[in-house]
Amino acid sequence: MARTADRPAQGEALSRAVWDVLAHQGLEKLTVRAVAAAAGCTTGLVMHRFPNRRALLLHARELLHEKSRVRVDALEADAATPREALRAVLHRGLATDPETVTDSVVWMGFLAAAVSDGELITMHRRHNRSWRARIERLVAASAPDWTPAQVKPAALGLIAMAEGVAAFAAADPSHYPAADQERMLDTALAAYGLGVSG
Amino acid sequence: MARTADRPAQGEALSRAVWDVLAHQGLEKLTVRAVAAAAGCTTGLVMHRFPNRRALLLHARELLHEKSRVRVDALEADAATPREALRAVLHRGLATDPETVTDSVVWMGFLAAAVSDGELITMHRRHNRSWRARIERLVAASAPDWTPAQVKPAALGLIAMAEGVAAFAAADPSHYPAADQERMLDTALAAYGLGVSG
DNA sequence: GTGTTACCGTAACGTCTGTTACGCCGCTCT
DNA sequence: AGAGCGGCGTAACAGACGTTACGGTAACAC
Repeated sequence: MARTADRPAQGEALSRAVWDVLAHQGLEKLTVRAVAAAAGCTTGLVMHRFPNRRALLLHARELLHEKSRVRVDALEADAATPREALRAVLHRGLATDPETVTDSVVWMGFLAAAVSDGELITMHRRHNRSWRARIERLVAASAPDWTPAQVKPAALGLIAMAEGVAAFAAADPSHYPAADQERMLDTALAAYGLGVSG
Repeated sequence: MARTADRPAQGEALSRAVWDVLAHQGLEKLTVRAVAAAAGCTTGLVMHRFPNRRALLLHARELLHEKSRVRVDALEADAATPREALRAVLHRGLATDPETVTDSVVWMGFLAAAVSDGELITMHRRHNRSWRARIERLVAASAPDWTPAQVKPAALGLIAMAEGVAAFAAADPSHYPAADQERMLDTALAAYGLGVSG
C-alpha cells in the first residue's frame, strides 16, 4: 500500500482485506496481522487507521452492507416490472458465481462473529430487516391484490430460500451449480404465482 | 465433572460444552479453556480425552450430526403419511424455540469454522448431501407422479428455506417468531402442492 | 489396610494475539 | 534548500492461546 493520506480509500482497501481474509482463511484467522498482510501493509497502518480490531471489523461490515444496498438499488431501478425487479434482487442473493460465493462466505463469517459482539448483531438486524421490508414491498407490488397476510409468508419464504441456498452453495459449490439455484428460484416464484411470465 | 473413566460420556459432556460455548460466546471465544470451564473441569481433562483442539471440535461436530439424524429419523418414522413426514422433518430444521435457535447458532459456528478446516467442511458436505437426499426422497413420496425434474427444485427450495429462516431467527429471534416461520413453511408447501391437506 | 494403577488437576512452555511506543523518511511550505 | 510535520514501518509489551510434563490422589484388588 502506497504512502498516502487518502483515508477513505485506505479504509476501503483495509475492509477489502478483511473480506479477503474472512473468505479464504475464515473467522478464526481474521487477525490484525493477517489483514495487514492481505492489504500489503503492516499492522502499523491498520492500527493507525482504526482505534482497534473491533472498529476495523465494524467498518468492513458497514461498508459491505452499503455496497450491497447500492447494487440492489440499481438492480431494482433497472427492472421493467415489479416481478422482474423481485427476481433480479433475489437472484443477487444467490451464490451463483465466484463473486457471490465469496460474498456468502464473508456474510457467514460476520454472522458468526456477531454472536459475541452486540454491535455487529445490531448491524446485522438492521440490514436484514430492511432487506425483508424490500422484498415484502416488491412482492406486494408484484401481486397488488394480495393482502399482507398473503404477502408476508411468501416474502419470508423467498428471502429465506435465497439465504439458505447461498449458504449451501458457499459450503459446497460443486453440488449447487448456478443452474440449480436459478431453477429453484423460478420454480418457487412460479409456485407462489409470482413468476415473471405469470 | 466427577472423576470417572466413562470415556464416551465424557466425550459427550465435552461436546455439549463445545456447543454451549459456540452458542453463547461464539467461535472466536471457542478456546480449550472456555470449553473446560463450561464442562466444569480443567484443560487437563480435555487434552487427556482428545489429542488436540481440532479433534475436540470434530468430535463435537460429528456427535451433533448423529444426534440430529436420530431425531429426524424418529420424526419420519412417527409420521402417518409422506407429507406429514416432510412437514415434520422440515419443521425440525426451523428455529422456533430456544433449543432449535441454539442449534442454529451452533450450526453456523461450525460452518464458519469449516472455512479453514478441510475435515470440517467435508463433514458438513456429507451431512448436507444426505439431508438433501432425504428431503428429495420425501418430496418424491409426497408427489408420486412428479418427475425428478420437478422434485429436485422443489426439494432444494424447501431445504434452503428452512436453513435460511433458521439463520434469520437465530440472529434476530424477536422478529422471526415461531408462528411466522410455520406459516411460511405451510404456505410454501401449499404453493408447491405438497400441503398436508392437499 | 496396603500397594498399584491411571485419571486428571496444576503449572509451565513457546507461540501468537491485540495494542502501544518510538523513530525514520518523504512530503510540504517558505 | 532546509525545517517541520505527520504517515506508517519497526519493535516491543502483556496477556491469552494450544500443548506438554509432572505429580497428587481417588479407586480398585487383595
